[in-house]
Order: sequence, then structure tokens, then C-alpha cells
Amino acid sequence: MAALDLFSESGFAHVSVKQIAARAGVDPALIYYYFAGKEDLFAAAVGHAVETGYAVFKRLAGDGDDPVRTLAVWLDVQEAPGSTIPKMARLGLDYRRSGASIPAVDAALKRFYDEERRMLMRVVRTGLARGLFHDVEPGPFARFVSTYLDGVTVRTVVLDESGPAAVDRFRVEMWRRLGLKTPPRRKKFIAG
Amino acid sequence: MAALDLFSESGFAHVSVKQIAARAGVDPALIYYYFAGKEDLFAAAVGHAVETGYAVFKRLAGDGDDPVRTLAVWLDVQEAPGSTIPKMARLGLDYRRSGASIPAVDAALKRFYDEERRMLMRVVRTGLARGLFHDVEPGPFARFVSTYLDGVTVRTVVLDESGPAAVDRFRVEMWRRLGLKTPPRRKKFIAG
Amino acid sequence: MAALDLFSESGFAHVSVKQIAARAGVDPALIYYYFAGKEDLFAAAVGHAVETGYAVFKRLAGDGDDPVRTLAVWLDVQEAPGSTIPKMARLGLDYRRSGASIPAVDAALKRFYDEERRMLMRVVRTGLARGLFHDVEPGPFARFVSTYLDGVTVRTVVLDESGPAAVDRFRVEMWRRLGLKTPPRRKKFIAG
Amino acid sequence: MAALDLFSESGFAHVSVKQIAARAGVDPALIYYYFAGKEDLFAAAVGHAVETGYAVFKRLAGDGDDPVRTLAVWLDVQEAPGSTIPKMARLGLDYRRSGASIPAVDAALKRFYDEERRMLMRVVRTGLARGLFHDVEPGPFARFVSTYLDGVTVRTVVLDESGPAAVDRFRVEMWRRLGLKTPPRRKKFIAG
DNA sequence: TATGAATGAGGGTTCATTCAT
DNA sequence: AATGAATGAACCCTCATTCAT
Repeated sequence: MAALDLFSESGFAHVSVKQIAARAGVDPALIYYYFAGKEDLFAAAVGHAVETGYAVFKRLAGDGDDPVRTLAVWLDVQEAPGSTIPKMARLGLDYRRSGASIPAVDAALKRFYDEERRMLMRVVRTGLARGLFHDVEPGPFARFVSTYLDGVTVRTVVLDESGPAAVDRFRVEMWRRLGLKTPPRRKKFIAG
Repeated sequence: MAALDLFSESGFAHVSVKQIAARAGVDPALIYYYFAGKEDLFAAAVGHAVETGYAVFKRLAGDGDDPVRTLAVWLDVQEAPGSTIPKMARLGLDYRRSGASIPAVDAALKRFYDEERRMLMRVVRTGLARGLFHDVEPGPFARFVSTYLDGVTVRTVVLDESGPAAVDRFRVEMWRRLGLKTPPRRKKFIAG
Repeated sequence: MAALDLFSESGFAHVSVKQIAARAGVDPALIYYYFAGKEDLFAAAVGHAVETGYAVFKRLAGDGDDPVRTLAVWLDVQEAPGSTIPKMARLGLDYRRSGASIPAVDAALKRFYDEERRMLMRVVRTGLARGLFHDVEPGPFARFVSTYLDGVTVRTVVLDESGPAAVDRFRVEMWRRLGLKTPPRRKKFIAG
Repeated sequence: MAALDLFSESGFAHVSVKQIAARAGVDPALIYYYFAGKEDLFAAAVGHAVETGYAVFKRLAGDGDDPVRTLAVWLDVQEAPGSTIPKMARLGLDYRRSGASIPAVDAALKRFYDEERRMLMRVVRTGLARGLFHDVEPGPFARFVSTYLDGVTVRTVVLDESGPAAVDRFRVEMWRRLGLKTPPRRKKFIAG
């Protein structure tokens, strides 16, 4: 559903059902045929984003034998234009404000962050096992990366800093943190 | 003004003028006696938060001879209950979504982040000059801290992670980054 | 649309959308389903009045072979109860005050007055060609009639003078002006 | 009071007490010290306009021995910039719409129109007595002039026709109606 | 499956008016 | 005589939602 685009662009409260319907090319009333209400639609959109995130995680899990590349791809995803994944934080931030808490959304957000941390920890453990990384604890590192990426998202939105530039700065930071040489910027990305 | 509380709690669009008036114990119409409109009120609230940030910056500048303590205090401010400073990110993030851009707010947010970075760079330079820090570049470090703190704010809101815990994790991270031993948690803080 | 009634009775600013909706027996919000806003509704009402005027003009144009009767009918229209045509002036007068100028309304009013003048001039020319009228210049006469009718409308409203009486006085005036004998009052009228 | 200016410029409902106070350079609350309310203020403003009209009538009555000049001056007054007299129609028209009828204003408006008609009739009678006018009945003529001038006011406002031009056209009309040669345009006027 | 019509609730804002000072 | 502060009512408008078709 294209509702996700609008939600992630403008947040929950700032988007009207009419706008979503217009972008989807249907009548607003039709949305109520498929969804119980705006909250349900929002939950579906967030759920879709989370599923997308899962898909990426799984693909990255297949790269398990190359932890450095896995991390690189994950960062690339952050800056992929139109990527819905880094927008999770925004969605959640905005949604959390509206006062009313939607259980389905709460669960989806928590699951997303959990899964992200799990993936990052797995990556670090693999790297350590192979002697690729030094001096890194999986748990703190995962939390560090995850939180920092949310900060990057905020900065991108609030200050209109170009996302890629912020991500690039972070890449250097992270690589050093892992005891690696800074790698060249990757071109490949996976759209969300 | 107590409007800041509500705005930072719930964002710009989620808060009605009526709610703000109710919390302030006055009639909604009275707000229009003091402010030109909701946007003006919002700008005033953001401006107030920025001024508060300035006051802290200046106090911290007085601690210039102890850069480690300055950083510690700055982190403490982040977790001070009711502190307006970490709310900047939320205010800005939500506001940026609403579509309508308020010049006064744009300027205030930019100024706040600029000033924060300047303070952090000054701290690092002082520490380097005295041989306290090692292997740190002021610019990247400032950006790193500033961005990460925004991420902490997001996590606090979205996942209801306790803010102090997140800040504590970050403190360890940062101290190590500066080549320091992790210090004990400080109790003192400066309320916003 | 019954909005025209209220607008012409009470002007633009004096009528609330809620009142119009109440008279129409619908919810105020429904009005915003059909019209973009109060101004749009007003423009539609004025436009409708103008179209009604056009219809009358055309019917009168069919009477082209009897200029005296055409004029008589035109005057009758002025006093027809509920007639929207003489309300044009009032609508315009009130609207012009509100400060905000609505292009669609501006155009409609101008068009109405232009069309009225054109019709009056045609009538006079026909009458002159057939030797029915004497000593009359089409242009000045048209302007004279048109302006005077606006004055009649004002008087009707301000002084509660009965419209018909004022129109009757004017009929005498006009007939003499055309070099004709004063005719008996006509009964037939065309409702607006 | 300068309130009259605003009222006659923009009507009763379109002018706020705050605006009037601002133009007068005082606090809105002070108005309620001198007047019982907005309606009272409006009544006072209309009353002032009527008094001004009286003053002009009396001055014109002094010219009783020159009826042609009296009429010329009366027309000049209509086009005098800032003259309050031709604004009577507008004031009354707008006010009459507001639904609530203010007795003091009703009386003032009626008195104004009565007095105007009386003056016009006196002029015509004098002219007839001296053999200056021909074929004119005082009553109908007075009503004719008075009504037409209201129409001129409407046209000026609605169509932005220049008031002077409309008055000039009417002057020709009226002079001819009186059996006179059209006189040159007079320069002198009496400010309201 | 799809939509046009309809509505109740609430939001931001203005304004005439009052009152303490 | 003059004003700053305060308010209740009303206004225009939006929006999520429902229902008949």
C-alpha cells in the first residue's frame, strides 16, 4: 500500500485518509472497506515496513560469512532513496506522540528494533570469531549502531542534512570502532 | 511557559491550543492575546528551549578548565527530568513534518545545533591541548555526540527505554572514544 | 441553492455557514463537500443570480419587437417577490466591503451590469428605429436606468419603502423620459 | 470621532472595535467608557453624519435665492473626497442587514432622508416660483434625485466606477430634467 | 467492489465585552 | 481617564467515519 509513503513522509497525524486515498487513486470510503480505521491502516503500513526490514535481515543473514559486507549493506539501506526502513524511527516517534497507543504498532516497532539488534550482534560475533574485529562487545555495539542510526534519521529530517553524508560519517566512525580500516563507500544498495 | 511541556511531550500538531490553555489554567482566547497564533506560540516555546540551552552552554563554558566535567554535565542535562534540551529533537522532528515551515523555528533549531557543536568542539580542543584526550578530532567528535544524543532521545520516546540508561551506555561509549577511563555516574545535573 | 436567499437578505459577512446549512436542512459540513469554502459558495450564489438574470435577458430579447413591453417586464422583475436580480447590487455592495475580493464574484457582477446595459441599449435603439421613442440616447439612458434601479434597491432596504411603490414611481419617470405616456401597471412578472 | 471613517469605509460588521480604537489611537476598552457598546458607537457615528448633513442643508438653505447653485453644491458634496454624506446609504444598507435594528440609527437614517427630500423640494419650489424650472413636480423630483444618488453610491462601490464621473452624468440628467441648460462642472465643494 | 453523500466532533481564531487597577 | 488582562460565544473549516447504493 502506498499509504506507507505518505505516513513515513509526514507522520501519522499529518496525513489525512483523504490524502492517502488520493495518492492511491481510490475513494476514501474504500479504505474503510479494507481497514477498520486509520489506526488499522497505520498499523498495516508499519507492519509492512517491518516485514520489509525482515526481508533485508534475512538476505543479510545469508551474507553471514562476510560480516563487514553485511554492515556495509545495512548502512547503504539507510540512505537508499525512498527506503522505508530508516523511517521506522520517524513513524514510531510521531505515532508515540499521538497519545493513543496501538498495540499492533507497539509490537511491530519493538520487534523491528529487537531484530535489528539481533542481526548486529550476530554480525559482530561472526567477525570476532574470525578475528576480523577487535575489542568489540556485541551487545553494546549493536545498541550503539542502532541508536546512532536513529539519530542520523532525526538529523536528516530536522536539519535537512543530506542523509548519505551523515551515514558516511557514521561509517567511518563504526569501522574504526570495529578496529578496521575505513573502507571505500559502497555503491550497491537495497531498496526498502 | 508551560506550552513547551505539552509541545515537547506530544509535538506540534498533536497539541491543541485548548489543551495548552487548560494546562496553563487560562482561557484559550487569552493565548491569542499574547501570541499571534499557534505557530507563534510554538516558535516562542522553541525559542525558550534554545535560550535555556544557551544558558547551559554558557555555564559549561565557565567550566572550560575541566573538559571532562563539562561533558559529564552535558550528558547529565540530557537525562534531567523535565529538561527542555533533549526535547529539541522531538520538537524539531515533529515540526518539520507539519509541512508549514516557520522561519523563526527553523532558525532557532539550526542555531541550537550549531551552538551545541561549537561547545563540544571547544571542549575537545581544550582536552587535547592539555593532553587529556587522545586520538580525537573535534569536528567529527562533536557531530558524533550531537547526533547520537538525538538517537537517544528517539529511543527513549519510541521504545520507552529509560533515558538515563541510554545516556549511561553512551557515556561509556564516549569516554572510551576519548581515550579515558569510564567515570562513575555523576549525580549532579542542571535542570532545563 | 437556498444560500442565495440568505446572502441576498443579509449579505456575505452577516450570514454564517451554519445558518445557511440550517435553512437548507443539512449539516454545515456538507456544504464543504460541495463548495471549497464560504467564498466559493458565495461566488456560486452570485453566479446563479447572474445566470438567472441572463435567462431573463434572453427572454426579453425575444420580445425585441416590443421594446416598451420589454422595459415593463424588466421593471416588473425588480419587484417580483423573491427575485434574485435586484439583489445583485446588494450582494455586490456588501461583498465589496469585506475587503477580500473574490475574482469570480468580481467578474460575475461586472458581467451582469454589462449585460443589463447592453439589453437596455438594444431596447432603446429598437424603439428609436421604430419611432416609438424620442429624444433618447441609448448609452446614457441605459446607465441612467441601471443606476437608478440600484438606488431603488437601496431605498427599499434602508427605509423599508415598499419596493413596488418605488419601482412604480420610477416607471413613470422612465416612460416620460422616453417620450411616452405613462402606461398602466402590469400584473405579469417573471420570478427570479 | 474617527469611527465614522471606518464604518463608512467598511460597514458595521466588517469593522472591529479594536480597529476603531487603533485608528483613534486609544485602547479598545476606553471606547466602552464612552459608549455603551458597539451599537451605541455606531449610532453615534451615524448621528454625527446626519448632523453633518444638517449643517450642509442649512448652509444650502441660506442659498435659497439661488436654487440652481444649491443643487450644484449638493451634487458636489456627493463627490467630495471623504464626504460622509453619500456614505449614509452604505452605512444604512450594511446596518440594515445585520438583523438587529438599532432605534437610534433607524430614526437618524429616516430623518436624514426626510430632510434631504425636504431640501430638494424647497429648491424646486423656489425655482418654479421664479420661473427658472419648468415641468417639474417637487415631490417626485426630490425622490428621484435622492434615490438616484443612492444608486450612484452603489455603483461607485460595486463597480469601482469613479464617483465624480457618475455624478457628472447625473448632473446632466438632472439639469435637463429641470428644463435647464447643462452647466459647467463646479469646482467648489463642501467637505462632510 | 466501489463511491457519493452525509455528519459529529473538534481545531484554530476573532471579537465584543468586562473588570481590576 | 485609561489600560492590560481575561473570557464566552461564535465562526470557518477539516477530518475520520458511516451508510445507502
